[in-house]
This record gives sequence, structure tokens and C-alpha cells, in this order.
Amino acid sequence: MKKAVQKRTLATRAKLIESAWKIISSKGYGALRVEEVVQDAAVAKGTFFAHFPDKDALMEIIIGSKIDTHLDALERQTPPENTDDFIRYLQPLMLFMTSERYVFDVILRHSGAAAKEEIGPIAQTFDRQVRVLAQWLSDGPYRKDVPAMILAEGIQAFAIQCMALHFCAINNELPIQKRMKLYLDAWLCPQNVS
Amino acid sequence: MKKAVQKRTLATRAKLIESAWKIISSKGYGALRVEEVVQDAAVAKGTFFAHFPDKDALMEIIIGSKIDTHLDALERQTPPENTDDFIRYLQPLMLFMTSERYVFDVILRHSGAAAKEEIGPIAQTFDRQVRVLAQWLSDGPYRKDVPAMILAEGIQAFAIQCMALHFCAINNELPIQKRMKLYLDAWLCPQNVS
DNA sequence: TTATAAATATGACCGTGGTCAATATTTATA
DNA sequence: TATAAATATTGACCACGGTCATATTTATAA
Repeated sequence: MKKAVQKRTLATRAKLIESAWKIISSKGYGALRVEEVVQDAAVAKGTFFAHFPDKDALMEIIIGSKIDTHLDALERQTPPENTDDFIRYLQPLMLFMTSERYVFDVILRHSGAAAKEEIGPIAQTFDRQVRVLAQWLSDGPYRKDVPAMILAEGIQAFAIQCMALHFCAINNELPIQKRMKLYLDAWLCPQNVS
Repeated sequence: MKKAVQKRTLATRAKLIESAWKIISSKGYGALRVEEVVQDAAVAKGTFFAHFPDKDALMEIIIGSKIDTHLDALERQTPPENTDDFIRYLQPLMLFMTSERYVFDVILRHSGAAAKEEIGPIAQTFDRQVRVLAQWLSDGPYRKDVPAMILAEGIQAFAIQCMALHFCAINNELPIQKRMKLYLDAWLCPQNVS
């Protein structure tokens, strides 16, 4: 019973997303205004909200696709042999996520997929990232007493913690990568620490 | 060179906060409108923003004070003897933090103290919580190969992860406390796991 | 007491995300 | 090809957080 998705619809949607990319690349994520997007795309404001439930939905698509690009690269890597590799591999993604306070906030807000039925693009990338990490963990010299999925979720939790503290005035004297190293060593190789 | 804080100022501020409490207790946090607060407090809208930089600042005060009450209770507890105790102790606080999606979002947004000079009330509670947890960890039968502060920060990271996943449509089949148990056992007692 | 300066309060106004009934366009049907 | 139904677009309008020049109150000094 699904039919009739007019090509006009696709075109409008693509135009909106393209305009958004353009604005973001010149002014940054936080500076994007719906008003400006529709103006650049030459459609009415209401059209925007006919295509996206809200502004965040558009940001999710755009930020999610950025994250996916990073995950593509990560999937092409050979499994990290130690925690330093882990951190080096994850660095570009974490750098993007902290590139703007606004970006980090949007990611945080949607990492839990809200209470919606639909899983949003960003929540999907989180899910995907856990699977990538779990794969690495199964293949590498890491503790096996805990399920790889749990370890992977833990790494994600630590990464978020590090990024959050990076924005924090109290805690940002310890560089983000240094802190990540402390966490990962303790989390992944408990027997080697001390 | 600081002087002249009129008692009128304190009165107005107190009135605003009291009105906010009143509204929140009857309609919830997410339903609070600045308009309604000033109306209840019988002041002009501009007055609100003369007392608080923005709406979030008020929410921070209110939510922060709630969290502080929980921390007061935690400080009165005897140190937890195992991870189950940990989870039981933390449960009321985590319950509050997830009582509303809006509350959790505000907390997340300010846990990192933003980029401001001033450390906000919520960031302070996070700092305080880490110290409480670190104290427990030093006193109890937990791994000593990692600094207590790092362990404590880890617990905080896991708690946030559990709460975020609790809101998530993909991951909420595993109850929040169950998940926390998995994390904490692996994090605090790596030798006992498996 | 009155003049003056500093602190506080006011409310009209603005920016921006989001809504919705009306209109226009496309597709399906006769 | 005409007409009806479904789908997409429009833009005036609203909600709500936040601003700021002006007015009012309070503290200080003569």
C-alpha cells in the first residue's frame, strides 16, 4: 500500500539538505537557521517541516552521515593491537564530535534515540560503532572475561565522558587523549595495570 | 568593592525560584515556562533575566539542589561493600535523573559545565559525586591498581551510559540496573568476573 | 530633607523554531 | 481528456526564550 513518492519530493528534500551542507560548511553547525536553509533552497518555511519533523532531524541526518563516514574508515582499519591504537583510531571521530559544542549537544541528545519508535540516524551510528568496537575487541589481545559488546559499550561511555570533560572548565587540564588512555587501560587490560 | 545587594533583590530572586518550584511540582520540569514563572511571581519578564542569565540557569539551580539532596543522603551511607550496594545506593539519584527526558537533557548539557568560566550548579554536583564515589572506593574491597578518582569517573560514565540507553528504543530491553551491574562488576572487580 | 548616583524592575520588542488551513500540483480513475 | 483524490507547497501566524532602552526604587551625600 506504499506508493506515490513523487520525484518532486526527492528533489525538494535533496535541495534542502544540500543548502544545509552549504550553510554549515561556511558558517558552522550552530549557526544554521531554518529560515536561511529554506531561503537558499527557494522553498517556503512550511516545506521544511513537511520534510523534517524538526530542525534536529535535519541535523541528525547531516551529523549522522559525517559520523558514518568516520565509521567507514574505522571498519577499513586493521584491529588495534593495543589501547594506544584504539585511541589513535578513534581520534578523528572524537575530534569531529567535539568540533563544536552544538554538535556535541545534538549528538548527546540523540545518542539515546529519544523515546521515538524510529531509531534516528545518530543512534544508529552509536549502535554501529559498538559493533565495530566489539569486533576489534574479539580479535585483539583484550580481556575475555566480559562480553565484547559490554566492553564496547564501556568504551563508548568513556569516550563520551572524555569529550564532556573536555568542555568542562574544571577538568580540561587533563588532555582528552591522556584521560582516554587511563580509562581504556583500566577497562580493557585490567591485568596489566598498576 | 562588592556592596549594595539590596534585600529586594534577594526577595525577588527567592520569589522566582519558589514560583518555579511550585510550577514544576504540579506540571513537571519540561512544562515550565518563563512566562508562567514571572506571572506567578508577579514580576516582569525582564526581571527574570536580570536574575538568571537564561532559563537553563534556573533549571540548573533547581535540578542541582535536587541532586545535592541525594548526595547528602549518599554521604550518610556506610561505604558499599559490593557492586550491588553501589547500585542500590545510586538508584534514587538515577531515578530522579531519568524521571523526565527534559531533566536528563538539562543534566547532560550542564554536566560538562559548558565553556563558561563559572562552574554551574550541576557540574558541581558531578564533581561532588565523583568525590563521594572515590571515597567509597578507597574504603571498600575494590581494585587498587587504578586511582580511585579514575574509577569514580568511570562509574559516572557508566551511569550516564545506562541512563542514556534507558531512553533508547534499541537498548531498553536490558533494565538499567542489570546493565549497571555488568559494567560495575567488570570495572571494579576485574579479578572476580567470569 | 533633598539632590544625585547606583541598582533594580519594566514591558514592548525581537529572533527563531514550529503549526496549520488554504492553495497548488501531481497522480489515479472514469 | 475531464474529474476526483492524494500529495506537496505556501506563508501568515503562534509560542517562547531572550534583549534593551526607559522608568522606578534604593542607597548615599550634602
